[in-house]
Amino acid sequence: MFSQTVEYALRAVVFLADKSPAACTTDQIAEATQVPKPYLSKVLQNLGRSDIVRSQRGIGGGVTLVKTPQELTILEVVNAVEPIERILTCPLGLKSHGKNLCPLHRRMDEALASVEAAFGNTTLAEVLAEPTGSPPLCDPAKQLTRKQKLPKR
Amino acid sequence: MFSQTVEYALRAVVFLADKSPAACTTDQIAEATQVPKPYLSKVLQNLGRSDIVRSQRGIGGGVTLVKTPQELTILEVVNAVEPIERILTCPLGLKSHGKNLCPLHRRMDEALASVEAAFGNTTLAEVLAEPTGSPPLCDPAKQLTRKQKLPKR
DNA sequence: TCAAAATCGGATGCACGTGTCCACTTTGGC
DNA sequence: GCCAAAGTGGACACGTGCATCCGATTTTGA
Repeated sequence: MFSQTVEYALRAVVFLADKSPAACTTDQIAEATQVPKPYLSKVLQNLGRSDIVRSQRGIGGGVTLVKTPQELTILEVVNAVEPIERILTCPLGLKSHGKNLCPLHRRMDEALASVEAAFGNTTLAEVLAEPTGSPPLCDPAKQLTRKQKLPKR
Repeated sequence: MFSQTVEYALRAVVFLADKSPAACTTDQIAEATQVPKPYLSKVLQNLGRSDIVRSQRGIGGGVTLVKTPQELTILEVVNAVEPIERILTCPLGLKSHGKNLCPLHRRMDEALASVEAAFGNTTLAEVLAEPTGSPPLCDPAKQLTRKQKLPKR
């Protein structure tokens, strides 16, 4: 239902939000989130083009969130890598109803709307603050294995 | 979000439900639902293996629903061609929380659950009866262009 | 018994998601 | 100024979803 790319993008962003506002390297993110490094770099490039993250080359560089975890929703991340396309007109193409969807597609669009709502109402900060006792990414052991890098400016 | 195959399967099943309990040929369904005939036949074969439809070869044959539209839910059709996989264990693989999902995957699973609920609560009969004035498949012109076939037995 | 109607199954082609690799560029510190 | 660290971009490989085609098989009715 959700693509690997969406899964990877969300893991990376959650990790970045947890370290925010520090910058993290692709290597650090890949190791902590268990995403293949070369592919993760592609995903992060995508997130950069959508202005979700900003990346800095060179020594001491890395990736940071553009917004704060309080401002960034899961939906924004998902839409950056694989937009949720609501059903606005009947896929059958006939314009006999204008904006009226047939019952089938109305149901399908309602399902999409519920996903959109669930993701749109959740900020990264809320994900991190979830009172569940579980750390954000399921791997408490990895949380402290590396020294965190602080942002340069 | 939803694959073409799911879309095609649902169109076909809605059409069959509308004609139920009559049998329809792949040609009839393909024309009315605007699904490429060769591919539709593959989709219908899949639905047959999942016991959603039953097919009959030879003259006067075709495809019929196994259940009545009152008994068949959208979810059953979707799960037959592309199962909705709930997130039961953390995709990160570490078993440090047992059945506890991390906050991120809990949210994702909630989104999946809402889709499952929306589809599971809707029968084909309800789709057909939707008080919207719109015919089931958006193409009222095609509804009566062919003589319906009645089931043999 | 034969021909037509209809599905079944396999082979094929194409595009895209996923994943990898490498050469290049940028950047900071020595 | 040079070197190492880090992201960028392009090329490539592989599997799968989507789609098509064709021959084989089943079934009915004349």
